Amino acid sequence: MSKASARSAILDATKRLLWERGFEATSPRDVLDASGAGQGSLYHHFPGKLALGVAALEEIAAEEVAAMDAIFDPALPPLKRVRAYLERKRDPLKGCRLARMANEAAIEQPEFRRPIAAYLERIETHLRTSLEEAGAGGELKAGADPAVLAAALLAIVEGGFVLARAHWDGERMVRAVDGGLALLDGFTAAETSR
Amino acid sequence: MSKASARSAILDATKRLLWERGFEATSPRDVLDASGAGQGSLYHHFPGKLALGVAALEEIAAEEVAAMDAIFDPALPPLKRVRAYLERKRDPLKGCRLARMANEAAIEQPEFRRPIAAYLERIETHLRTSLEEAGAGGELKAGADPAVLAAALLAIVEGGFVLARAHWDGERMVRAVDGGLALLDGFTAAETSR
DNA sequence: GTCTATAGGGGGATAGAC
DNA sequence: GTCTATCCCCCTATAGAC
Repeated sequence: MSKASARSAILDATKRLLWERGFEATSPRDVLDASGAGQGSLYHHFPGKLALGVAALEEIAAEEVAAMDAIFDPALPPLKRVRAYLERKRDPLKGCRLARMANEAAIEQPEFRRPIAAYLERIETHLRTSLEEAGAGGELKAGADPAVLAAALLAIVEGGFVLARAHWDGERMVRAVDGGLALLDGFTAAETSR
Repeated sequence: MSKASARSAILDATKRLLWERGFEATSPRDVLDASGAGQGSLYHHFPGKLALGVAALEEIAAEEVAAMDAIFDPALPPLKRVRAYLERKRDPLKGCRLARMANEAAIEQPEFRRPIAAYLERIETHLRTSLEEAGAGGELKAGADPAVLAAALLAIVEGGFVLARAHWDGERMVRAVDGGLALLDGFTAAETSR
């Protein structure tokens, strides 16, 4: 790993600090201290703090999108995929690696929010298409709108992180997600999965 | 209003800036510039930035709790109260005045999160008791758990703010809340409100 | 209770040697 | 491509006159 070089050390440190502290609270100095790189290396590879943050977010998004693609395994029955997403193991107090940044001032910069939005969009699409597939298979009740249910389930998870952090109690997220599972059950036609 | 004095000018400016930018992004200097007060006034009335933020959050929480208490008017049928909460007019891109702070480092301080948690708890309690009342009146389907549904509905609203800001598109929140309304309909026994 | 002046430290960024 | 040294500005807080 000697040729991992300063660039990747800087990116790795940034990815870690973004999750722990967010963007504004992470200074270039913090990144350098955490990575062991020198002052000039950062500004050689990135034009500034914003670009560094964007590059780190893009790597984080790539990792998390891959994890989501694995969870929404097309080999599984569609409603099992949705349940797998809701029941995924999470650390509520750490917040969502990407959506955690939604309230930073930098979110107004399109390049900053692009990887975050892409990640959320991917989940919502997986949820919607899974629900559509379930509906086509007669597993959903009539009147269930996959697009609207997908948006609500995603909001429950992201809102669950917020509630957990606001109360500093991971159980708050668990309860919200349980509500999401109940929501799913409520729209599931009698027979199927579970 | 001449005796409104520096203290309330400082608090008002802080309340405004907390909503616009959050806590870390708001400096004591910003507050002084926005309020017209002098440097010393801030530190005469508050021991430091954290205490100022807490005092401002307590006022914001008091205002928002009052607004919630008005929405959950006991004179209304219980399910109408829940719908009124979900359908409340909001500015999705501005975020929740209180829960917006959930990802700031200061949230780890108990006094900082107390007003935020109290506000969220109040909403959740209103939702739960309204749903319990609806259940007692036979308006909810069997198996609907008011506590879990309340947590999910609150998470949908708070998560909706996050989705809207991440996409910089208020429609994202509208869709999530529509899912909340569908969730409610799904657990409503055939005849009732709407 | 309010003000102006100021301090010490860290923020983001640049210069330029190696 | 990497490093050390340095810059200017703003951050939070204190001093002390009025």
